Parts: sequence; C-alpha cells; structure tokens
Amino acid sequence: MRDLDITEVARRSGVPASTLRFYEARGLLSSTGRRGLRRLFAPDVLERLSLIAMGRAAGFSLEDIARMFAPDGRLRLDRKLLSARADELDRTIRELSAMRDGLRHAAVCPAPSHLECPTFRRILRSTAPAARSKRTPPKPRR
Amino acid sequence: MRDLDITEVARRSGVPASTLRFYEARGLLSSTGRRGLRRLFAPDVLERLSLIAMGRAAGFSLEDIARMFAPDGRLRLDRKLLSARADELDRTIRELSAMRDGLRHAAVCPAPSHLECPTFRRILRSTAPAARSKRTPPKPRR
DNA sequence: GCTTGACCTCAAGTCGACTTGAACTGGCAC
DNA sequence: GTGCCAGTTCAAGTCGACTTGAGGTCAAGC
Repeated sequence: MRDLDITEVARRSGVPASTLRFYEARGLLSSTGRRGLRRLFAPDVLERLSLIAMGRAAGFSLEDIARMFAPDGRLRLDRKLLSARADELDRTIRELSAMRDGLRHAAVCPAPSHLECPTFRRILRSTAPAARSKRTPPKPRR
Repeated sequence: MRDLDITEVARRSGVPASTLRFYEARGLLSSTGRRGLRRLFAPDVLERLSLIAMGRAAGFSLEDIARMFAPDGRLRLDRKLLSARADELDRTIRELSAMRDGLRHAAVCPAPSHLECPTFRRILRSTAPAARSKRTPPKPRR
C-alpha cells in the first residue's frame, strides 16, 4: 500500500489532522516524508493510532504512551506498568460502581430531602475519604 | 456550635483554604461573615463540602453541583440528571472493565510481540470505535 | 503602638491534550 | 505562468479546577 497523506489518515482514522501533527511533534507518530509540504505516513500509522487510542482509553498519558514505542517503532510494553494501571482501574471501577448505585438510589428515593435518606448519607460518608484521594472520574469531552 | 473560621474548616475537611475561597467565588459555598478579614462559615459547611466531594466523585462539574443547591442552601437534586449520570457511569464502568481485563492479559501474555496476540488485537479493535467517543478515563490528580 | 503572621484580594500561572489563528508555501488546474 | 486551496509553521488560546504570587490589611501579643 502506498503512503497516505495526512488528509487520508485523518479520514480513515477519524483523528483530526491537527491532532496528527500534534502527535508527530510529541514523538508518537512519524511521517515518512512529504509530497510538497504535505506529510506522508506509512499505512501502519493507522494501527499506531489505534494503539494510541487504546492507551488513552486505558488512562495513560501521551508521554507514557510515547515511551511504549521503541525507537524502531515496535511496541515495548512494560508489564509492571500495565498491571499497575489495571489495579488502578480496578479501584476506580469499584468507586464508580458505588457512585452509580448511589445515583440510581437518589434518583428514586422518596425521602423528602436526600439528606434524610440513610442510603444517601451512607454514600456521603463513604465518599468523604475518597475525596481526599484527589481522584477525578471520567468526563465526556466535547 | 460556633461558626468556624476558614482555617478550622480547612483543617476539619481537608480542603485547602484556597479551594474554600475558590468554591465561595463559584457560589458553591457561602461564608456567614468575617472576623476581621477572616471568613467565618456555619458548621454545616462541612456537610456541604462532603456533598461537593460526592458530586465531584460522581463526575459532575462544579457548575452542575452549584445548581444542585437551592438559593436557600437546600439540596435540589434533579432526578433525571442523576439517572443520566448513572447511565453514563455504567457505560464508563463497562469500558474500563474491558480495558482492565485487556491490561491484565497484556501483562502476562507470552506472545513475543503484543501485536501477535489475538486477545490484544481484539481489544485493539474494540477500542478503536470507543476512541471516537472522546471519552477520557479517570486520572489520579496530584 | 508597633510588629508579626495569617488571612485577604486579584491576577496570573499550571496541567494535559488539543485547537485555533495568522502568515506562509507549493502542487495542480487552467 | 498564475491563482487557488489545502496544506504548512509557530505561537497562542481553550477548558476545568485549582494553586500561586504580589501586595494589602487586620487582630493580637509584647
């Protein structure tokens, strides 16, 4: 397969050209050359973009992800790092599950004020220490 | 109980004074007066801070949270909003669970390169569309 | 009455991941 | 050969939730 120009990569991957340039600047991607000014990418950039998306979805920073690629472009995963992130996700999942249950309860709880509902108060108490953990849950981004 | 000064609130709640001032500016909190320059807060500010922490943990923005308090300070929860957030959390939890399983697998997978592992490739494929959802997983904050 | 130290205000900085804007350039169509 | 358009660069802006810094003020202790 021929190299793809940046517009083609953007179209096929759904990743905006501005992001592709940004990723290249961050060392996450490399272009194989230019046609005029226009960047060209080897076809495997699409797989690379999937890997990056997966890394992001798993909660790694771009910097972490950049380190997962060897200079030759091969994947170089640190199994310890992956395990640690899995543990982290596990904790998060537990917290979010409790929060989800609390929200569902609050949505149907008949108590006149939520502060009078024992279930609500229990969750409130269990959240307090979690607040100190300085952990922010996922947010949809534009 | 007497009103608490800002330092006392910070000490008891674990929330930095700078954050308390910030929350007040955002309308999430209100001080009852001053002793000299120093802000005073009614004791129930502590419960309010727990509610805010809970809201944050559930993924609401400060603006959302501010709207959950009536002008008189009472809780005014929008059950629809809570349900919607619960559904959102549910989706997130499922995604994170898949990701966690993938990470655990990758951490022990014996395939020489992860790209050769079928499990890894399956997750890679399932992540791709998720990448378009523009959803960022939770990150520990300092 | 003067120093001190903790709080005050307000503007600006931070962090991560991008996006946007201004000014420029080069291949392609005509 | 020339004009257009989609690319290019680089700096700056955005978003949310705070934190930090500079300079000001006040209650309290000596």
